[in-house]
Amino acid sequence: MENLKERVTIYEVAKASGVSLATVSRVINNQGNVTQKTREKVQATINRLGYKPSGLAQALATNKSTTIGVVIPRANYVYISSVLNGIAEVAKEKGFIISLFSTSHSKQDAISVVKKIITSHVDGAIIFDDELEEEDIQQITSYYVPTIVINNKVEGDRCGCVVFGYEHNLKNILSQKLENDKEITPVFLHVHDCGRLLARTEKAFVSVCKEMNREYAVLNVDDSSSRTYLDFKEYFKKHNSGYFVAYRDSIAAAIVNAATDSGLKVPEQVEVLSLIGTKYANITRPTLSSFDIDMQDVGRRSMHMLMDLLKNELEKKTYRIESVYCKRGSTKE
Amino acid sequence: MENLKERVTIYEVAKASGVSLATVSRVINNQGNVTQKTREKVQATINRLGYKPSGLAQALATNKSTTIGVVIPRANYVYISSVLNGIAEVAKEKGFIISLFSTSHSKQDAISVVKKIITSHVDGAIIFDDELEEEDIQQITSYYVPTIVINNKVEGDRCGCVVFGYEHNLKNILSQKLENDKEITPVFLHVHDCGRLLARTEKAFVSVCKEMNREYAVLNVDDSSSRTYLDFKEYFKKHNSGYFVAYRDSIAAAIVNAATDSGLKVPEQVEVLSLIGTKYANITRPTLSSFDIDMQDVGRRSMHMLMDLLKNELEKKTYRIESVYCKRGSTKE
DNA sequence: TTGTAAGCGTTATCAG
DNA sequence: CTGATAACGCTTACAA
Repeated sequence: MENLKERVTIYEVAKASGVSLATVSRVINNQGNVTQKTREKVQATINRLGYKPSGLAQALATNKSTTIGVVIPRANYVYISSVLNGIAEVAKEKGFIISLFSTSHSKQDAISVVKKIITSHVDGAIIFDDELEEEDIQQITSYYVPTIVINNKVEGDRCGCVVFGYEHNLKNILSQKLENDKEITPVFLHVHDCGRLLARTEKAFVSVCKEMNREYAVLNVDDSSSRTYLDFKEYFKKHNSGYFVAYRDSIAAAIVNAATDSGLKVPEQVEVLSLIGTKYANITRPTLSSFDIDMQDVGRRSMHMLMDLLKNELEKKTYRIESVYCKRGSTKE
Repeated sequence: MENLKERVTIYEVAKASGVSLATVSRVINNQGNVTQKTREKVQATINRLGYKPSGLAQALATNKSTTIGVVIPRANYVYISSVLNGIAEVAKEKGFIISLFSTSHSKQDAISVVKKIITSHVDGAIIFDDELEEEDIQQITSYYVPTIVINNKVEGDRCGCVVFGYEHNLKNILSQKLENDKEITPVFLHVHDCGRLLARTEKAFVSVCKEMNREYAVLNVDDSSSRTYLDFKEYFKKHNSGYFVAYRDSIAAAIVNAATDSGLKVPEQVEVLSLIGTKYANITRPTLSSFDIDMQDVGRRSMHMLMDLLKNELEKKTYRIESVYCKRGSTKE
């Protein structure tokens, strides 16, 4: 292969091998209606010239980009990258390229992402981002971009979703706990602006406490686990027990560590329950009791659903994934 | 905005507002030479029709896609997603879209990724993947795709790189350790097929031991930390001490936990040193001594370098980032 | 200031 | 089996 001056086009390949554009096109697309002989001849010049077709031009001509748009929140959480990983795995398998968009915490930004998704001409989209509301999704699908939404119940014509089941499990575990232990005042750790899942589980938490006529507390914590660790070191100077429900496991880990480092026993004095469990849950000591969902699998599943949607073969538009409660070392039961 | 039947094109906007394509084009590109009045008129129909320009067609016409290709390994490590995060942050800031490609551990696959990068017509690429050799990079740059390579020293015409400094630090710490402690036999934890960085640091490890005429061992471990944990639980049934150097911190964490859970004291009996340190390093107890590099910053920097490269303004083609040794709780000094 | 028309690199529909 | 030629949706000289 030579060192190229400019991008080689199909036209040059055609000229160099003495055939027409159409024939070259047939060769690169592995279509029939080409003699073995011409095919080889053309293939040879393709190799010689180092010709690579322009995906752009192909996409424009066929109206298919074999690209899907993926929207994720900017936050660098492990579970988010696990989802992305699962999507990437299947995308690769199916020959799709991923266009990655990330959103910060602003409506403004979410709108600009919607716009980008539409202009970018993707064949489909997977949206895992709490900033985007149903109307935004509808806008996307109205442009004929089939979309799978993760962690938000949205249904529509060219639209499916994957939703998580945390609330039910949390309610169960929590009410059981409150039943068994009449003394504790459970504490929910609230993180500002942290999306739907947190909001939903917080609501579930509160409703259980209210139904059972129990006192509870909601404590604001920082989204960074190192900050939360420091805050709880302070906290444990004044308190020597507690039952905490945290949103994700690295926050839970911070509390467990703060407790342990303050000389408190986990779970004897301090209990911590985490909602989203990842690798961290098994790495801390004690290990973290959590509600687990295989996030990589969520990504894989979403992509599979999108593939079906593209073929108009998606029957089950909503796929619900229940979390599994994993009792580990940070809670008594 | 109406619900659309088909994609609205610039042509329809032109017709609907009684102007020519060119004028609409000028409006959407915010160019001059358009009366305020026509501009408003056109903008109004754009809004009414819900017109969004096709990025594809724009890219084809201008030969600029405002998209950059990012290649990362398939593995779901925290430090990889941190790099990606950093890239995404700057990409967003600069208005670039990311096309994400991931490679598995095979040369075959790496080649197909190179091909995809070229056909996908990206404006530039960032490659953080050990499967791609210098020749592959050269192929990419020969197609006029400016490229930044992370963790591999590559220089060339349209090419820059970000390299990590781990070896020097490791050599220092290790030789100091061997100096102070004449008894220990350091063990390097080798993971099969784990890329350049591991290979380089392993080499550094071995060379220090050889230079100092000391015994050493290289132990194969599995890439999964849960598997490694189990293996080391077995290991510590027969051994009650050791000085281990692990590639990344979740492997190191597995060993620390296996030791602790086997009743051994860390760092008194078992010492563990991790090369790549991430959040895990602070979350385990004891914390993990490691060599840290802010991987998100690596991503940001790479993207900035790429931006400069696109403008042909990249002066320093190689940017070296030194790791910082962070002595934490898993080693004595 | 606005419009016309020729690209950009493909695919696809025809005839031949 | 092969070759013209018209799309695809946009940008951009060049004219008007």
